[in-house]
Amino acid sequence: MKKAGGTQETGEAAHCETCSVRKLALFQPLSPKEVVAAQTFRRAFRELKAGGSIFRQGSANKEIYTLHHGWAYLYQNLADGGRQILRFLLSGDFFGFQADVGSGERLHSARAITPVGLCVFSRSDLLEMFKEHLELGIRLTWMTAYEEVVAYEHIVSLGRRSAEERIAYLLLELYNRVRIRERNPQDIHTVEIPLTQELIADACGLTQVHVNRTIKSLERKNILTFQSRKLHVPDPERLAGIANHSHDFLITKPIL
Amino acid sequence: MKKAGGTQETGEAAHCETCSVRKLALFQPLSPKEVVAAQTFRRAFRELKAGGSIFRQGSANKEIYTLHHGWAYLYQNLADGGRQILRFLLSGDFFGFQADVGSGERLHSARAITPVGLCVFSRSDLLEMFKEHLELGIRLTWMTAYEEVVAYEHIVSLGRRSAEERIAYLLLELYNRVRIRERNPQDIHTVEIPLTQELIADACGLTQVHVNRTIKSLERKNILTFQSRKLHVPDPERLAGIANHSHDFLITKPIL
DNA sequence: CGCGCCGTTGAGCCCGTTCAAAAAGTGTGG
DNA sequence: CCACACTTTTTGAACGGGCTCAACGGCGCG
Repeated sequence: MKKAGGTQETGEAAHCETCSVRKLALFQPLSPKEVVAAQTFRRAFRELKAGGSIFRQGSANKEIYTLHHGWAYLYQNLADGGRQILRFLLSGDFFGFQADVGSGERLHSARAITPVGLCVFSRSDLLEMFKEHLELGIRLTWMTAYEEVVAYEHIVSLGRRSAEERIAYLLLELYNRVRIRERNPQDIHTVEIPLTQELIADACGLTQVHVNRTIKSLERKNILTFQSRKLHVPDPERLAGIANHSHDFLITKPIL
Repeated sequence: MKKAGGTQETGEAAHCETCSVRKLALFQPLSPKEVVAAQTFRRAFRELKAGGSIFRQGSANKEIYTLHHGWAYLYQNLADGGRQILRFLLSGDFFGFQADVGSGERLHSARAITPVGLCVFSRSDLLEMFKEHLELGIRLTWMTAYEEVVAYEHIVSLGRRSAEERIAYLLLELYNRVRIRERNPQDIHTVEIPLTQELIADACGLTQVHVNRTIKSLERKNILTFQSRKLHVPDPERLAGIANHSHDFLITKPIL
């Protein structure tokens, strides 16, 4: 029986010391000693096909992850069948660390958009990690607080921004997040974003149809083009101008 | 010159050991030794009048807080003058811990709804706190992760729930959060919620006018009444039934 | 070449907004 | 205790942003 989206466990993957995404991730400002420690806490390296499920709402809250490569997203399903995307995950992103809310179950699901590679850690190792490597614990806290700030930005978008503003904001955020991951970009103004209009809709709280109309409208105004997974932004400042933002966080200076 | 909403610093307030809200808060599962440690980290106890500003977007990100008594809220202003409430704060709630996003500035503001009392801690003490009292550090991490889960729930509301569902969800959440704070309630079905319809609107991403119409409609269906700051819910399960939720977190088993 | 997913476009509707005004609280000072 | 000011709630009427339903087109892939 073939598992949908296929999971593959391997022990093979670059060591943390030489990992190209490490400087983005949980283990960024660490000393060599702590990086080695991180390595020992890593329980597996797992690869999934595009569309594969990483974890599901209701499953046991036992693993935490760093996305080594590829794109994924965190989401939640509703009683009426709707879906809300909570966060897009890019290489180096840390995710799956959820407070224990009593049931020991996950409240959200995660799914791969492209093929992905995951560094898997065990939740039960956290206490030991805290005890033996304080810097790792502090870093974990910092990452979680950072995610909260990003979530608050998402709340602002959904609560108070128009469809055009939401989409402008999201695309600009993704544009910047992809850009800081590129070592030597050829074209500063173009980034690859492997999202369908439906995924954008589920993140922005809109319908796919209306996302299409809004993007088309932005294209007509020469603010951006988004075709065959390539986002082109001739003038990022102009895009920022229509995003109705109140500070520059995520828009001009994303950290992750 | 009188400061709007007046701030008052006092050293007077119950010691942490005897604090009635401690079991809700950052310091909940701690040993007596750690509670004493927490006490030593507390830099001030501050009281504000209703409507007073606790901190503002753009100010220095140097203090963190536990709300000792009263109601407050975290919010963000937008370029176009709009306002989005991110979180309502009740007694025992921990807030103001924000990741450093480079500028060292706060991205959000906080304001008192009723008169409030705040336990003030210094951000710069955190490192020492982590080092010397591991349990406090772990607890801080847990609280932050918990806040993230709550924020995700808010995202789901704003992105995918109708006005009626959002309001039902918010009122039910607040109903439960107030209830677990009451030691011996007289009337299980009635709680005091000092929010105006405008505050509810700014949290739910709606207009005050539409919040009014929606609440009136819920009252006509005998699902709840909300008059002169008293929320009455004859049948919480029935209210939950219209909230379009996908799990019971916050709706039937809030932790804070 | 055919199938399936994704993007595009149109027409009509509805939920929530906007603008406006009045009614009902709430607090304050005399 | 009343008068006055201000805040909050309530209600009406009209508008519009985004949704729904539906159909078609295009591109990738087997």
